[in-house]
Amino acid sequence: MIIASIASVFKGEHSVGSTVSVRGWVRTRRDSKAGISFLAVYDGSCFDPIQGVVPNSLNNYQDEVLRLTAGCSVIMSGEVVESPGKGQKFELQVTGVEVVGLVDDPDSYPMAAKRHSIEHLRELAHLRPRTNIIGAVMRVRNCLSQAIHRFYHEQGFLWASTPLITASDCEGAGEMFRVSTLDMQNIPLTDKGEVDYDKDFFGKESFLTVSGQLNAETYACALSKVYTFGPTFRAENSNTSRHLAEFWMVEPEVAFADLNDIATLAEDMLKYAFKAVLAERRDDLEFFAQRVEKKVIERLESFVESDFIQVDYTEAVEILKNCNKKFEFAVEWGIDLHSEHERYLAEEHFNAPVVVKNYPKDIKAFYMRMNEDGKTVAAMDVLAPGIGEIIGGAQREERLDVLDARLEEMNLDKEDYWWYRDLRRYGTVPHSGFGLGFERLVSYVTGVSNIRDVIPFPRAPRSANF
RNA sequence: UCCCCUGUAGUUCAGUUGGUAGAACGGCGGACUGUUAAUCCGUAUGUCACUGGUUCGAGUCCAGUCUGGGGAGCCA
Repeated sequence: MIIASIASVFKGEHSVGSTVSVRGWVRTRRDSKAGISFLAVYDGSCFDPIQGVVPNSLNNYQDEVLRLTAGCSVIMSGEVVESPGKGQKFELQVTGVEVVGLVDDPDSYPMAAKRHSIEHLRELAHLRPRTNIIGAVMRVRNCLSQAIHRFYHEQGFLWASTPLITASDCEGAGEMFRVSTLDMQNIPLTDKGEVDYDKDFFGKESFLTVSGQLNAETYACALSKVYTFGPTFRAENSNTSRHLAEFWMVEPEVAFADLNDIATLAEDMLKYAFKAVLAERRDDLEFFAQRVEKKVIERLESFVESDFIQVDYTEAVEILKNCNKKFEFAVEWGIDLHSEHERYLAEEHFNAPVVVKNYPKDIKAFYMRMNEDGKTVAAMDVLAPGIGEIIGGAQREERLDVLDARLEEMNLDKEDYWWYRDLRRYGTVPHSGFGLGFERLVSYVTGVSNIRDVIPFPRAPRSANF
């Protein structure tokens, strides 16, 4: 017996007349008094379930088939036939149904109902992958991550796995989670009465990483083009639909590249990934268009066909000042753009993703390259409609004297950055990179607006269930 | 962390000026049917988030706590 994924049956990989087994879970059962039951079975390989036509002549029809409800697991075997009914090209003329697992109490099976709020599903994170929407999200998420890896591979990048545990708290991108094996009931102290981290696992204070960037820079400054794709952790008390305490980030870092080069790289990467989803996950996108956000497909299609809109920060400030729209926070050159400003730019003024470049130095990190004007740094943010900042990047300061001046200006200790400074001492090169919030990307592509619904088990303040 | 909103059946929700709790879907039983989240008939279903208060009487009013959501800040 050939074990077939449902996707392979719908793709026509099994000729009509051949016999296959599909293994999965029941979505619905419809009984016909013509002496057959229709079983819709899904296995996650594609959006649509396969329809099995089960004759009542099966010897377990009465005792088992008629007891099947949503969520029961089955192995359904039969002949692949062209479906006489509407709604599917192929179906299975079933010759055997093996019931693997029944649902104990169908009345209380949480996934049995047709409509569920996305918030309710979030509380059932172990069962929600059985729903259409979460299944579709996960297939799109997978498609995006595979496409991103493929894109970088084709472009000659190396995937660098930067560490998740870091002992340098100089990353500066946010609050960090402490990593420790010390007994919290009995913390060892030094003579001065401070925590004695020498007794801790690493012999020093250590944390979960908030970014792989600094590590990635070291590899870019040797292997030219690298990227990271992994989890990252922020202990900020952020309670929004676009923040997680644990999220995935894609961070390319490119030697001999300037800000414009990585703006182009970001554009190429996003277009590549979107094209992959449009080509490979049409079924899921159509579901999102129907049920979640009408415009998801046309949004991706127009994104792929149009050029990125690029504006300088200074120009963006002018647009905001002259748009006659009242903002809660007044716009003035030098301020960091607030959500409402980013939203206006991406959703109203341009109604497209937009790259804002060259921000005032005072609102950006120490490592961003100082521009010739002495006032701005070569930083960029990519703002997406409905999401806000999806990418943040910069050309890195490769001149040691300028970097040191910046460290000093920001009261950072040069010693803490000794290895980072070494890159500028030994064969320094201009280099640039950016960070893409992967869940924000999935959210943008699917139209599922809360980031907690596009990662299997979301971690957020006061929320680490499952 | 701040502001606003919310919590009622398995689920999605309604519930009037305070007076013994409702619908739809799902479940179960039946009818009908190559059905398509089928349709039709019948049927069961509740610690009204929790704690306290006001009242003859609270799902409803008040206070506190917790939960979920939206927005803000921080950011990806």
